Amino acid sequence: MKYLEDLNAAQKEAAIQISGPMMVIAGAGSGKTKVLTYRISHLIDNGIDAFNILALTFTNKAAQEMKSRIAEMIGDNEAKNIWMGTFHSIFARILRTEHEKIGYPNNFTIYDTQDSKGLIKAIVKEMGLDDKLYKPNIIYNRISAAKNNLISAGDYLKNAGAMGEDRSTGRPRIGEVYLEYQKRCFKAGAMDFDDLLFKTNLLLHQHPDILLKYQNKFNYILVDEYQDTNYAQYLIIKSLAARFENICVVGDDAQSIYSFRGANIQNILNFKKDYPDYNLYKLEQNYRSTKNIVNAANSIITINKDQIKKKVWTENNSGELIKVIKSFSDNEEGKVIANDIFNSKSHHHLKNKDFAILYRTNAQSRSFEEALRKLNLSYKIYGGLSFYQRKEIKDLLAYFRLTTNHNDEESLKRIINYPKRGIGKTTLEKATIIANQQNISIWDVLEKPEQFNFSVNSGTRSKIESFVIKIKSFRSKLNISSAYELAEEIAKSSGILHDLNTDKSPEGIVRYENIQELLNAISEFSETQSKNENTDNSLSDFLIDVALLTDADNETEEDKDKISLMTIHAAKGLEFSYVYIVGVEENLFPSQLSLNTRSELEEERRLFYVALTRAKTKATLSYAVSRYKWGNFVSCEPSRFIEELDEQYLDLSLTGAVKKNNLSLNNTWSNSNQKTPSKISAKRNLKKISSIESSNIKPTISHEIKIGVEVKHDRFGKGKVIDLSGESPNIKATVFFPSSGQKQLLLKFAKLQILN
DNA sequence: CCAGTACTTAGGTTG
DNA sequence: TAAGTACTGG
Repeated sequence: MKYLEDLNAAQKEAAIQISGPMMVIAGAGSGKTKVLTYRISHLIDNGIDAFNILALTFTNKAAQEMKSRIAEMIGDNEAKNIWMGTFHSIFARILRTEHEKIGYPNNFTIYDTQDSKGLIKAIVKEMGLDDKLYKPNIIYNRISAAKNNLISAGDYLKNAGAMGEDRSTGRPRIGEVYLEYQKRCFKAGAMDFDDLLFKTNLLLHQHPDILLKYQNKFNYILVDEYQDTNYAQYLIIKSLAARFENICVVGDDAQSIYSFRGANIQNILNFKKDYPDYNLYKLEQNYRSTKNIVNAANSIITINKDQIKKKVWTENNSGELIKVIKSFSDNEEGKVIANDIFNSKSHHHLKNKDFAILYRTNAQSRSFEEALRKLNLSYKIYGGLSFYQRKEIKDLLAYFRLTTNHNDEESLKRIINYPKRGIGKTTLEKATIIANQQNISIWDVLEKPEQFNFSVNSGTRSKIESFVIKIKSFRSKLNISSAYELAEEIAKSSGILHDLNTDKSPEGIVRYENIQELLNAISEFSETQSKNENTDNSLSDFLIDVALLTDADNETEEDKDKISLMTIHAAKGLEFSYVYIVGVEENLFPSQLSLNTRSELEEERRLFYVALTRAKTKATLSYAVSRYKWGNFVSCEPSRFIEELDEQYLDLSLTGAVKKNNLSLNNTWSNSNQKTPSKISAKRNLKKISSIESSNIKPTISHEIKIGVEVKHDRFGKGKVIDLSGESPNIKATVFFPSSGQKQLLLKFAKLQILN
């Protein structure tokens, strides 16, 4: 094949092996994606049906890029038949097809982290556990780790190790929470991210016929970023590949940075045990970076003990030394880096997109944003709070989700009283208790209150009824209307659009625009789907993968020439001409949390290696000697990683230090005209003196208030009573105030004055 | 039920 | 510091 001539000898060897197990250890920038794409094209050129190829990537974006490159080589029609995507999205697809086998509905909901933690929080409360000890975060991580190691809730309770750990941290009942959590997810027709892997394993192991079906389908399996797979993923791949053993894994142990998510570097080392007759290919020539960058990166990664031996080298120029910049504070760091970008840009006639600022934690982005904005440099922040996690988006999506899956508990809780419709906490709590007792969903209770002895006063009851009817009416249109038509109707008819439209603050306007943006995205989805005859176009089809999307998948044309700001984790697999690694300080990078064990510290070092090797032309390291942390100004020391780099590749002139080992001792910041940071303004403790103004308005006797009566409220002004519900003394009035809209008020509190 | 206020606590990376 | 939650008065 002609295109194979683009490859070097090692790349070519790997690309042309058609059958049998193989592993490619690919150093940073050595063209591993190229090998994967060429290999897939080569397979298809050699008569292998695209339908029989499964390619698993780490991000959706990587899958899309690879697909389009393959399409360029062998044509779109073939390329689109390959099953290519992230573990999560591919397995979600399989689980939706085989849903019956595991007792789930095919339109099951995927709970994101927020949903999961919300459910855990509710369970902890219901079980009467101390929420200071049983924090959702901690429990979520425990459950996640268990699932990634294929430990079910039942197994967990029997697992001496896990239970012992929980007992020693004072949380002996995590296992019970896990069990209840699984029950509730199942009842809600929901899976969390880890379930997508866990349940796939279950499916394949309990149903040999299904396993055989997918083994036969996926004759050829390719896995990218193999160093970041966890045990659950490993086992799925192994099972699927067991029949033909046409498996190709690609990875770099030096870039393994996801052990917190259960990634297991051992998977690479174990490959040869599982497939003794495998072929190993090493890609060691780097095409991306300058010699200085490659050599500096090599000099630091060799400090790690755990690694597969390889020597990454390059024929590229030496390039510039790695510049180290010292700043006085985090704010100054922002300014200095922004200025440096500004100067480099005009000097070398570069574009914004040639630059990236990489940091360890999302919280560091602020000072760079401010500084870049001042210089009018446009940037894009990746990660952080993604579009799909914003409150207003999650609210609307919750309506969509509840429409397709009435049992989705987290969605129900989110929207049952948003926009305000007078169904409060007490009502929901009652319904939850009944649902738990009778092992049904909250929706069931709301839908058939009399059947389940759910007694509420008539007012609340009619509100619940109209809510149920509304959701059902959405449901009835699910298969008639297009995704966009229904989405728009829901946005309007739920009252969300109206609610956001009344908020004219800047944030409120942004929220309104975000909703519009989501509707646009759905409209686009509707259009592309309807062009395609055999794909579906309903709202539930849109929802399928929404939970699995990230911001990187949302890139628009106008984002293409912006400076990238992101965490190093998010930068994995990317490259930029000019890379700034910022906040290179002890306790920040490496993170303080990683300093306890060698393996964690080594992972931080690999992270540093990943950061450095993103740079093509020039890398710059930056640290500040002081920065704000939780409102306190604390002093910082330069990271050990700077010390560990071979000095010959560094330019230390901007640190005021001649030698790197006195970086921190030198306390003059010559080119800094920064003032001492302003002291934290003393908190004003002016306590409001409560109003002693006596009211000369008599509290109204509640029976005088009737529907239709005009009333006056201290804060909301004039209004008209449009509904009354509840029994004395808890009578609740629905009042419409022209100035501030419809409100529900408890008569015993709201001192309504009757007018006329 | 609503809205404003006091208080607490966050440690980090993600599909 | 900042965000998110619990509390409280109307």
